[in-house]
Amino acid sequence: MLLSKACIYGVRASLYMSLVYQKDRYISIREMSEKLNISFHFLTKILQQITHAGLMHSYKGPNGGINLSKDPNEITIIKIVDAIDGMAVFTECVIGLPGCGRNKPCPLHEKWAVARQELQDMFENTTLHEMAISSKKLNLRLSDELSIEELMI
Amino acid sequence: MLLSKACIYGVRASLYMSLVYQKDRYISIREMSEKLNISFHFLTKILQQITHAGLMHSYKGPNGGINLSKDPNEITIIKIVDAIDGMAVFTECVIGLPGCGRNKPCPLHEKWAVARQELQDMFENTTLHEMAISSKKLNLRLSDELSIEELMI
DNA sequence: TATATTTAAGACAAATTAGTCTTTAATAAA
DNA sequence: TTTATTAAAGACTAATTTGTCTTAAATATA
Repeated sequence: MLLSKACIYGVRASLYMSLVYQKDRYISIREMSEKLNISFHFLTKILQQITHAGLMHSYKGPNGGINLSKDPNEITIIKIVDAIDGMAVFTECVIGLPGCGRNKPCPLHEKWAVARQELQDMFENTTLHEMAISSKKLNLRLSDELSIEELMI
Repeated sequence: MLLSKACIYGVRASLYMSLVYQKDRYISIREMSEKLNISFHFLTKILQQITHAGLMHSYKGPNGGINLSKDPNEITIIKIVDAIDGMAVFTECVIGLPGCGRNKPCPLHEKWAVARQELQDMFENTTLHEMAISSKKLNLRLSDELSIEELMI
């Protein structure tokens, strides 16, 4: 698995947030957890990591919740990944050798360095806005059960 | 982490095996575990998975050990990965949605499908033989401490 | 045949990750 | 000011992965 479960849930939640994004509208974590079929408490903790990274902010009390702290076109998927799993997957040796790099490479380093850079580029060049647009256009899926259309009701 | 620790150790061990490969020579797991700095018992279990997959075979008793069951140029890294972690990483949805694919894709599917295919190609097109050759030529590293040259003594 | 050497197998323990539950704090609205 | 609603925080449990230990089985050699 490339991304941890926590990270996967974080990305799903971020995509959801971008779908329903309005500048001053807070989304209830409970509601989101139910729509995305993610445990409420687990999702809460994950979103805390994301808010601590400055990507979202939260508001307590009635009608409180979570909102993106910037416009979805300013947030790339890699920021979410970084907030939860960190950047290790894009920098580490594929066979886990400490210090593997141009200086003292492992046998797979040269090929892996290319592949992981492409992975990084992919996450870096994908904005939440872009994903929301194509999701709506193509009615893509964000949860096992609901289509995006159903999700946004 | 793309590959599990067990898988990482399995790949390191396979690369080691290809370095010292001779058709009828068994390599002691104990010796390999010491050279690669991997727990002997853990490595033993990992190698069992690899032998069960038919990629290596083992021999008990004095001068026993492990050997590749085919020539290193007939074994690709992906076979080792498959034997331990399975092929899920090359087939699964990056955000873990069951059934994600061309039919009912998640927002990241299109980009991810390309990236994961490139990953798969990389592992598929890399043979143990090829890695052994370049490792010897460039004195690459297979363990945190020892260079390939030191490893092969 | 007895002994030493080696892998196989499986029980067990430790560490990490995933997930749950309870209590606290902030805020809106009655 | 009281109550209801919401996120924050942290303790706790469960599951999975990683790693260790012990015993059994196979084999070579004396």
